[in-house]
Amino acid sequence: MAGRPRSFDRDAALATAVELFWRTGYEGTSVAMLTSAMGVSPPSLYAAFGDKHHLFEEASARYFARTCEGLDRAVELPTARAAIERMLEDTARAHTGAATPPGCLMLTEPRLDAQREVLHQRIRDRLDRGVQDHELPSALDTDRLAAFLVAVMRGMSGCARDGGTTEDLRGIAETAMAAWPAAHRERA
Amino acid sequence: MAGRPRSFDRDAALATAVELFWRTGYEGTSVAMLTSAMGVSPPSLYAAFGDKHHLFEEASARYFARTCEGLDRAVELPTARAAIERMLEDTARAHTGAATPPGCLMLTEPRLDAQREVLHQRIRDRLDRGVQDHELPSALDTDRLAAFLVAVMRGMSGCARDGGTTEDLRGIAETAMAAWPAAHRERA
DNA sequence: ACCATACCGTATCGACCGCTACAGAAGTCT
DNA sequence: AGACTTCTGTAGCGGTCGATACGGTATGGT
Repeated sequence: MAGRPRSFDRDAALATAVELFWRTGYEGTSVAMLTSAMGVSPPSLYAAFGDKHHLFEEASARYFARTCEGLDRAVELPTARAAIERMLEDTARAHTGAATPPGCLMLTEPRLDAQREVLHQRIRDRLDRGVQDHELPSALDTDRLAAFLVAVMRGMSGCARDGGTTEDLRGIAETAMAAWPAAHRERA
Repeated sequence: MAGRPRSFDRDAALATAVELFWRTGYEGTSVAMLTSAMGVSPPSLYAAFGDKHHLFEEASARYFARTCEGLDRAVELPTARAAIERMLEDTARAHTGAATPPGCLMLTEPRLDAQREVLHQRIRDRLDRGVQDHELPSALDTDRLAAFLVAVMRGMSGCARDGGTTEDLRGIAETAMAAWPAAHRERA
């Protein structure tokens, strides 16, 4: 007992919403902008996604899932250092993509602090594994280093929003890596 | 030929506006919020400050001037390293003050990129002086290091907005200082 | 005293905000 | 076919946005 089928591609419309929220943020994106960009009338949008807040949650979750895919690939690298270097390089490129808005939705949107906390934990977990692998000194404060790295990524996002190039962001990333802890010594 | 005198303290009202823009940003602050917090009716506000955009410019300029005072004091320290350490410590405290909103207006507000550019230049200038003083290696890319430091400060501001404590921000600052270039060697 | 001037509060402007009532259209069911 | 369900576009809801018209009020100048 199905009714009239939806006349638009829900997934494509959601992708458009992601793009818009990414570019202008939650508060800065009106429902009129969304309906116009998605090619959907307001009632259709509300029927398909609920209210604006619910649409944003779905859009940001989609964005975050994509981010986590890259994160997973980086985490699998053999060393913590290589993993973090990969993350920073991914960040530099993702924040300055020609086809996407500058900066990062997750790192810019005030209300996405829960996602940022997950990012922090994922980084800290990889650092902890580096300690277990004797790649990093056991005395290392991994929580602190992870907080630093999140802060750097956030700074990179802001730099991109201010017009910074991929190379500008790489410069920040490479400078940050100079803060990497000294190699673990086998004998204390 | 003066008319009826202003019934409110313009400077105090401006300080209130700074506080409000600082806490909720330009877009997130309505004129109604401003008039209510400043204790001033809309026509009085418009007569004294022009439109909302003009008020924001005056408020952000005032905020920036205060920031620059601290910057001046830091820059005068004998070494570039001490100057930057002072800046980061000031940042950690200023972004987590109990009597002020968390984070930094200049580093958070998208449209204040010109102020951020000035901050970048001020930092680079101090680093250049460090190179001239043979405190820092002559091969150092001071522009790049300055961009890194601005990114770190921005990350600290974001961390503060997410509820980070002064100690959290200090951790980021101290970790960042580990990226400080190796001491200049007298003989290559 | 009286005018000119500049600020005061009230009440409101048109535009846009997020959101929805309504009626018609396009499907599946019996 | 006809009933039923769900999506469609139009048109508009109450509320808030930034900004102002207006008449009243407090000052200085003459």
